[in-house]
Amino acid sequence: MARPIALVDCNNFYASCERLFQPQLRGLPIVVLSNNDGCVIARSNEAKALGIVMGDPWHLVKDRHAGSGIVVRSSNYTLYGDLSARVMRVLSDFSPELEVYSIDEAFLGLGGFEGRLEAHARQLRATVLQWTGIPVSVGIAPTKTLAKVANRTAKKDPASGGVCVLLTRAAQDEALGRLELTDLWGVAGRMAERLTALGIATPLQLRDADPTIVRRHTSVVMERMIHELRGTPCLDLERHSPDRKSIMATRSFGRPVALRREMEEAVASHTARAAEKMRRQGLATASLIVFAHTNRYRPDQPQYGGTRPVQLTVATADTGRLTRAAMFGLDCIWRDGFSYKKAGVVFPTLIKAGAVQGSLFLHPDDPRSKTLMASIDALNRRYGRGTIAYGTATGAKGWTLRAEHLSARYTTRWGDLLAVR
DNA sequence: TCTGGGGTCCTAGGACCC
DNA sequence: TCTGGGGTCCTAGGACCC
Repeated sequence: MARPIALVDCNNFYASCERLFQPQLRGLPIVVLSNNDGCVIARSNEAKALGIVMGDPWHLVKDRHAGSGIVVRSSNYTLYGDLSARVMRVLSDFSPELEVYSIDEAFLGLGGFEGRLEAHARQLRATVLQWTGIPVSVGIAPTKTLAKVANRTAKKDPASGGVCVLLTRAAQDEALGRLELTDLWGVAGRMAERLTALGIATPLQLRDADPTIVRRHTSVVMERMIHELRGTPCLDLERHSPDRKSIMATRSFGRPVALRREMEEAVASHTARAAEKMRRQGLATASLIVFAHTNRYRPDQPQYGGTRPVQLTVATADTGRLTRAAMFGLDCIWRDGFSYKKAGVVFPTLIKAGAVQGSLFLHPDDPRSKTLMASIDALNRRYGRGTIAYGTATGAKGWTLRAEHLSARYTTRWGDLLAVR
């Protein structure tokens, strides 16, 4: 059996944070609003009981629930981020394997705790509450997807005391039997419709469906989901959060904008914010994208959406330098033009200085392959992971070596660029 | 009048390269 | 010797998550 995984989720996180420093809010319905106070993005249990839904426009909720004593807060992400970090620090005491999944959720690997999982989880829960004031729920299962199910059960079932363990098939059957497709992590309306059209209408039916057929009609994501529901892990814990692949700064205007000048100012200020975030994360980029669209809630009015990618030439030049420097570390010579790949034929020739990309084919049995792979590993250690990527091409008889250049969609570390200047 | 913001992954198709 | 076909990249769209 796979090692147990716990999903720890903070209950009504933003609302709990607001309540933390104002205990007089206990027992009252609280809602937290998005930027511009546009939408409801968090609710206390009391607010949920009033029927207020996630994403509800506040101006409608306000009218509908006038006089019901709802407490309203604008969101305060600095506060939430700080409290989140405290919760995660406490969690790290309960397992060496911690994946911070979102601001209010974390997966924990619990290998080695078999036999005392429930006690461990209850202690975790009590400790987080005592040290941070934030209530959490804990779901434990052999896979992430089932841990999500367990967590949901822990939240919904008052008798659980906030902890649910789903290690046996019987327990999993019972929990899954109470859910709908869209309760599963990774299934929303569209996918549920497609599955239903295939004759799969419940989580249990999905688990017991033929993965190959489901994949053919949907995608590899659902195939993985089936295995996860059966207790075979397809999604690993990611203990080190990888670099961001994109960074955004977007805002609704809250009212129609008609002046070009006003739009320009907004673009400039959003760009500056995105760049700040990027630098804070130690990243750089080769391109940026500006987009804008009209109010999609007014289909009666003419609609427009525009996107403009911008290539940054400075970063591109640095890319060339990075590639060149990396290439110089390889003991290879460029051979221009085209070569056939034939079984057993070795093309040990590669690289034109300054070229952004090239290919190399080596027969797997050729001892030079090993040397080459070792030198690539060394380069990647020196210049950063991903500087050069390689792998076995599908159906090919040799290795394919690809010099990683910065594609428009990816960012890279400043340090990598600086290292080769 | 007022309807969030920030992300990820997958697929398909076409252009392009050698 | 070798001009078909393996492979990559880009774009757009779709779907999902918190």
